[in-house]
Amino acid sequence: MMPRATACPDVVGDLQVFKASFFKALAHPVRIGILEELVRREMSVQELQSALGLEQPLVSQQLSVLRTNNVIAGRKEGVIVRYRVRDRLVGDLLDVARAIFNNQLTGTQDLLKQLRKQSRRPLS
Amino acid sequence: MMPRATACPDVVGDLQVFKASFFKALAHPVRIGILEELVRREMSVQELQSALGLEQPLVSQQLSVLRTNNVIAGRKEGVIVRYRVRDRLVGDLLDVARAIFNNQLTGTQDLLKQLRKQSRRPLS
DNA sequence: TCTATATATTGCAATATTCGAATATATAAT
DNA sequence: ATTATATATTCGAATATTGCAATATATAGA
Repeated sequence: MMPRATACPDVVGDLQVFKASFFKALAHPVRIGILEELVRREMSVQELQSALGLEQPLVSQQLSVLRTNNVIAGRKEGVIVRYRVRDRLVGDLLDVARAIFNNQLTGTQDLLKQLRKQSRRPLS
Repeated sequence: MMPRATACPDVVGDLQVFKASFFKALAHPVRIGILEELVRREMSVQELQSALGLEQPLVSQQLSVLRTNNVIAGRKEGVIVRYRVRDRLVGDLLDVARAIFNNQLTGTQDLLKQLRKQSRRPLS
């Protein structure tokens, strides 16, 4: 049976459930990493693997979560699958999120430095 | 012991973990509902309760998650606690998300109608 | 066909989240 | 001190997610 996005009180609307599952799709460190790459350019699984330094099954697994939630789409080119973000607005979403983190992280200097190092979508 | 935001491969950076836990904080239907209210105006727990039609402990519980993740803050006024969104950008984030949902939902007419009905931040 | 390469899926134990019920705390009024 | 009201926390069973290992599939070339 189709796994429900979230078990939750039925007093809460379908729309909220839908929105929540979208955010849930982003709510994983590896998936964030993947998206930050894909927002810049289309990439194959291999490229993601080496860009992130992760094992292939882990990457495929998390790609599958993003695919299921319609955040990304993949097109097959022979034996290679190239993934891309489905909606350019996802880039904007990550930008706004980054701005929020920036305000929020005052204090933890390490993370702040890392955050600032991230170029603000130079390509695209 | 401080609960870790996410159990995850240590090959993934602290910053990604941090970002993921922010999105995780939004990744719940009730919490989305709460935020959509708070983005418009500061509200007490009671007001949220009746606006959303939820039990008090559930609301307090989810408020606590949002508080812990620094998404909202509450100030005490006597016996009443009024909550507000910590960063105005959260409103922008929800707006971008709404735009993405809007693009994504072509097909499921019911949800689409509901989504469009939501006024685009009339106050604030 | 056999092999190599790229990607996807499955199984499962460990861990985390959820939500409702019960209970706790804090403030104000009588 | 008692009561009432507003909010917060704790407990626990049901459920969901995670991550690793193993395995599966699909395509291309020899």
